[in-house]
Amino acid sequence: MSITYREVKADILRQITQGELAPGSSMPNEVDLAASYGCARATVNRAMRELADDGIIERRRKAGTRVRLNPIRQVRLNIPIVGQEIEELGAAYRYALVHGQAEPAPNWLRARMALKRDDRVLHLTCMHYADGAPYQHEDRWINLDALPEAEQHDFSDIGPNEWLVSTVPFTEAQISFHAVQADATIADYLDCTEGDALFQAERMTWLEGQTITFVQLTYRRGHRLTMQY
Amino acid sequence: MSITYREVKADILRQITQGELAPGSSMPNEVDLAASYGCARATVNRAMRELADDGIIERRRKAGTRVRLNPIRQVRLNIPIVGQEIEELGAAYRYALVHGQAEPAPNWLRARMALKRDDRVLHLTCMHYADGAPYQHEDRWINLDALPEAEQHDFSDIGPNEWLVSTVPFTEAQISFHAVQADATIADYLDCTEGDALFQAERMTWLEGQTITFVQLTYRRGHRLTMQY
DNA sequence: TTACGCCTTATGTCTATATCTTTTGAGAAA
DNA sequence: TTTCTCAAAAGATATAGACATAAGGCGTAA
Repeated sequence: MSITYREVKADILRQITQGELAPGSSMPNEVDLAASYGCARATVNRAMRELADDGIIERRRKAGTRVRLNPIRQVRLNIPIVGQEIEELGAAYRYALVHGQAEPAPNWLRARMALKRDDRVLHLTCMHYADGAPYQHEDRWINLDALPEAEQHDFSDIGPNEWLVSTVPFTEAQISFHAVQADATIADYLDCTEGDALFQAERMTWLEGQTITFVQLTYRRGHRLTMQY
Repeated sequence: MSITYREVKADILRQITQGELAPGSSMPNEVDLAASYGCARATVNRAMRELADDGIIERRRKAGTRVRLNPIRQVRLNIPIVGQEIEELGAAYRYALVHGQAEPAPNWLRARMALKRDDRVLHLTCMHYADGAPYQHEDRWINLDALPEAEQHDFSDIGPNEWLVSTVPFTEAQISFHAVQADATIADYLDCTEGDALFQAERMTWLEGQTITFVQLTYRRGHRLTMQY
């Protein structure tokens, strides 16, 4: 077999990391590289395309390909379902519905979810436990105008997140991470002290332009979101 | 021109999101799809490969391709240099070196960075300002065994991060995000109240197995890390 | 019944060639 | 000098055909 695109990619990457190809310098074109590797241009193309995708090199038609001055550092973050997250830690997962009620959307939420004047929402409060200890507190609002069937659904056994991903699997979302101080309620749920710094994720989800759900996920004290790159 | 791989990809994605292809169901093979789209197999292959990469479908040789039961939700997070991050906010960036000193590595750091018994580190404390207001506090340790030239370098004008990405551009790293309570020192630097919940990133960087640097980046009160997917 | 091994099949990848698209840079025009 | 236009260059993508590889499944042997 001839040389593979992986080998080409690895070789180019080696040249870059070992300094044979300096950051900012431009590279030979695909035709020449294909000739020097003794392979087809498509093979070189795939290698280069992936390197560009990885943020290592920059490609522009006619201008050619050059090694990025500052390689883009990027990580892929998998957004897990909390149950899977806990089970991957090797802990037993338990879910509890604390509170669930359909209600008119409060003003702050109406603005945030871009709801109409008299839209109703289903407000759910849930807890997720790892080996019996509080792991995550979930405060969720579901737009009943977009998902009226949510009102009939019983969330005592399966969490709203799991129900949502199976009901409306292909949505757009925005997620944001930040730090909050535990108030008395949260401190009680998460078994920590009022004022403790907690890691919180907020997620807003849309389907075809319509807001489906907004959720605040507050993690137990000391939680870390870790990634390799 | 014939149909593009983007069109094929878009069409398959449409079929999935609109429920024509149910989650968990298996799809026709590449040859059949190519025939039905009236294009080459390579075109279908690229569309399917990207969908698999996006976590929408699952592919296995011989077994074929099926729509994932639970599509993997993933985001790409670009790790920015703080200066760029601030300038992208449209604010003026200012950097200040607070403190810099070479010293023997303290025990906790030795363990964390996997340093040898008598390795020395350069401990740098810096501040990053956006439009004059504190934005980020940086507490950094550089392994002088791995990067002795750091000791001679003057960090009063350019931050250690910028120096590092230009000196050792291609490294491996682990990054983790969490929440911390501001202690008196940090509160003073970041102009907030002691006990405030702050968003903190920790990053450890390696080059060929050797630990290069460890950094704690503490953001001003209210900082959010936001992503779309 | 169970375990091993081969055959078939679907995806993975390479080749060679062709056309399309974007963008640069040169030359013409103002 | 500046602006506009256009051709060439390089990457982006399509095609047809071939072979490689992994793995499901069936048949055979223990």
